[in-house]
Amino acid sequence: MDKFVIKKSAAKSKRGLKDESSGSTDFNKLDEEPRTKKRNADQDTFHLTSDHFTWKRIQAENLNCDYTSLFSKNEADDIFQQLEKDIVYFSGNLSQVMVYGKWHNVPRKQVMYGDEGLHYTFSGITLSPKPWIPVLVHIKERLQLATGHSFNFVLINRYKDGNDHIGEHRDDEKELVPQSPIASVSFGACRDFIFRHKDARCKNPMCHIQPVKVELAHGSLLMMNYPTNVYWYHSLPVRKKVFSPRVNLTFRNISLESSK
DNA sequence: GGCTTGTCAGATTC
DNA sequence: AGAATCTGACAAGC
Repeated sequence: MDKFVIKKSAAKSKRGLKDESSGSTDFNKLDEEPRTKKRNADQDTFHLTSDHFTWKRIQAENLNCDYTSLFSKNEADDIFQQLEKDIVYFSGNLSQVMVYGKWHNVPRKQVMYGDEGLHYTFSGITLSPKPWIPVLVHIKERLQLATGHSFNFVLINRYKDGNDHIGEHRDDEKELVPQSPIASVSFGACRDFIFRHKDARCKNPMCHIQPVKVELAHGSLLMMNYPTNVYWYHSLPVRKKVFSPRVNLTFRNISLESSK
């Protein structure tokens, strides 16, 4: 159970040195403030208020994100175990995607949960999300406490090790409520999360916009606020040195309009 | 029609 | 100098 934690800190210190010379902006270097308060997981939820959370703002040209530790290590450990036990991922047709005329198995596992009555389009078919289960409700409630936002839908991605990944994309589905924030909550292995500005793609000579790297730690929350997703792609690249799984939940708001 | 999402190949990094 | 990482090409379909 502690395996990924050890790997995480080892990888982090190594990367911290390497990043001194790399071109990308690494916001985690600014974020080595330890959580000093010793807290009991059971008492936590009771006495927590929104001002408990320490936020770090991540900003670049039209990129506007906020990062915080949403759960203590003990809480996150419990939640991760429950997610691994209770979440049932898509398989078969629903775990494939068509790209340039070819079918591929997606290099990760995914599934959607959400409010009853919602619909969304995925892989060309219209589906209803699975109904909420307790562990997801728990995360959702903590999110509401920390951010003041409520969400009606969550996309869950599971990366079994550093070979599982997701390519560059924007979360700009038509079904999303316009300008609503997306909350990305992570459990398990720490992975690099890379933002890249759309004008920094291809050999555009006027592209001096550096990619932005964030390490998404066990129990962390990354809020992606408008208009980040209009201008910035993001990806979770392969990391050969990661051998343990990561589960990521991106909470969103899907408009009922598109759900008729 | 502009944009996609995965893999692969070649370049680059360390 | 080999492995990991980065980056663009792909030219099909919505």
